[in-house]
Amino acid sequence: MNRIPVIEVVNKVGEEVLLYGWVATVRDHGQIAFLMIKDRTASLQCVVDGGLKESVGEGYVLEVRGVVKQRPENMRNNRIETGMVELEVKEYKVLSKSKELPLPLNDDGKKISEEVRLKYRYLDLRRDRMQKILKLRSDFVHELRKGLVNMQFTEVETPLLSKATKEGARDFIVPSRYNPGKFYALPQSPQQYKQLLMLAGVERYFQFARCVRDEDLRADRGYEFTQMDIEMSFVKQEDVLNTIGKVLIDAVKAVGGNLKSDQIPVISYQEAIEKYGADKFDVRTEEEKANNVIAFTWVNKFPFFKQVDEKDQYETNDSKSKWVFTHNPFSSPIPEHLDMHMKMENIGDIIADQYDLVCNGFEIGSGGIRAHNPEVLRKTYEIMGYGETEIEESIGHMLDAFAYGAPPHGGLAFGIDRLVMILANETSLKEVIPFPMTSTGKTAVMDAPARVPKQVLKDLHLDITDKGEDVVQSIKDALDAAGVEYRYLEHEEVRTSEESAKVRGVDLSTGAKAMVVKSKEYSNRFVMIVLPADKQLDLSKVKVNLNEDFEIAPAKEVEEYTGLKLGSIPPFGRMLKMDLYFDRSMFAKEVVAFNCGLRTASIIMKGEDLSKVTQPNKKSLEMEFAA
RNA sequence: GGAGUGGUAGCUCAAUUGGUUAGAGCAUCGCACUGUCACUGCGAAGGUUGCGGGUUCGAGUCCCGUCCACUCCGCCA
Repeated sequence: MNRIPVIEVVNKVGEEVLLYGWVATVRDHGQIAFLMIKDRTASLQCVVDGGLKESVGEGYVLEVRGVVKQRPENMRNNRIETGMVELEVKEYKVLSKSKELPLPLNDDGKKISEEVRLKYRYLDLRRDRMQKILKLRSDFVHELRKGLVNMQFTEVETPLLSKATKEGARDFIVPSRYNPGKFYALPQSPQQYKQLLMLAGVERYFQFARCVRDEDLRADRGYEFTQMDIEMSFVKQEDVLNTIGKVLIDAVKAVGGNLKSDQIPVISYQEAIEKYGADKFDVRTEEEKANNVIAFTWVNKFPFFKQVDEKDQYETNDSKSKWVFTHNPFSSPIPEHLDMHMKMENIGDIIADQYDLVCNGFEIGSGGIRAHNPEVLRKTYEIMGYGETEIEESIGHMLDAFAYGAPPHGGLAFGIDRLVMILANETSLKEVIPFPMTSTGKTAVMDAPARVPKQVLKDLHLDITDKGEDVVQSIKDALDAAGVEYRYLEHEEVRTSEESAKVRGVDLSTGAKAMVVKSKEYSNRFVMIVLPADKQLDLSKVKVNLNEDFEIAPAKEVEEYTGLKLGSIPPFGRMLKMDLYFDRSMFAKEVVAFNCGLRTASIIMKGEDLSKVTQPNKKSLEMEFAA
């Protein structure tokens, strides 16, 4: 017998069926039990007569075989799609058990803290609301793709590894293994590639492009985002707005969006500022807002340049003159202002052939007719005060390309995430992104960003200048290389052995206290002596063992010499360019624990492995230093 | 880089002016129950009140520091 999706049981009354799914609720009455089983399509009540033979809990995965029965009139459940039927279970099998779920999945989840939801995102996505959003997003993207393909657009992929740009947002950069000291950048947008595709004769291009910007996050803005990227040849502004407007409207309709209008009105930037005081705005009535009506507006006639605010460091970086572009340096001025542009006259009055798409108060898209004449593009950079060399460096490849028959072209890009957020009537972008990040850029479920082995850095010709971070990774590498078992632990900042023992949850006596002593004779001779954290160092024993006079090194000198903060120093003296001695009791300890370069990181390992990985002076095995 | 808000049981929350042994619902575990559907009833277990310090006879509560999260400003061509 083949498995059927749960929703199909409504057409199978009287038949025996095989179902797979997760247990949503269990109502166990002893001699009879009701299991709500749920798959991607629906939930269904399964009746187990005679009681549960194998125990079943919420979140368990079951295989269920049984006969679909019509429910008696008075026992129907109108709250679920399959409420008129139920399954009389012949046999069930637990395929997977589940621990107690760390968050409830039987509601919309909006009351649960985002921290918990993100940690268990794979469970959070199981809830009906999130499943619907995933489906909505998929359907919407499918409709857009269908619309564009019908209009004879070609989908083209552009590189993920590309060149960093000086203007605009901060790039995420990727080091090159083959080219020491050089970096790729992840795309902030495929802008330049799509223009090159117009040179290539594609004429109508689109792509659902993943883009990345290293700027601080907001509820409606993440590091990564997906934009629908479009470019067309032989078009004027109205051609782009009409073509893309229709595709967009059709797609929104197809997924059940409630549109204010089938036509997208166009207003100028000037009007928008006068009417709404901003270039993004919400044109809906209060009632329309309550009903989640979707209202698009095109905004055009933006000024091409604005005066650089001298106090704004970012703007002064982007421009060498007193002018900086407002939207996109690749735009063309509107035809009537081309003359002004080329003569560099009345720069503040030049209008760009540029347009934004606004929806329910969000700017969701932006585009323009481009400067396909290389002299026009060059002039844009001259207006911003770029010299010949700088122009060559920034856009030389574009100017070269445009010298070979560049068709007039233009396009736009709009943010799929934000649009889906609006369609789904959500207020946070995180709701429509399957695995979003926290506002400090930590990934859901997986613990990224993370350190990498030193060898990886070496291959990439990179050094970590933060000494503590560097030492942590060096120690982990050394332990891995030696095949030693250890536990790595990140915790709050600690300064003393007592605090360390507490956060590690181990006894103080397991702590390895790495003391740095300084020769009384040679002011730059430091030696590391490691002893149990609950013991005191006896300097007279140091003198006897090492046959030399030492004092406790001043904190400042230790921090200067090691580059590490007091309290973070690991018992790896050799790594820190010091002779290394252990109190012999350390090697006998079952477990030892120590901070490994940072006040926030510890390693717990076996005492017997210590000498193998730290390589102390051989005589350490017989020495005692504790008072 | 700056500002604000928050952090108490697995989850959501409560705890009066600083005052007894930090409570409740859901979830979990045990017992009972053949028609429930967010089953019900009885019982049990579950806490470093994010972490560190301070004030106090006494701190979940007040103060300082710190970590984490969220929101906003800066930034996002």
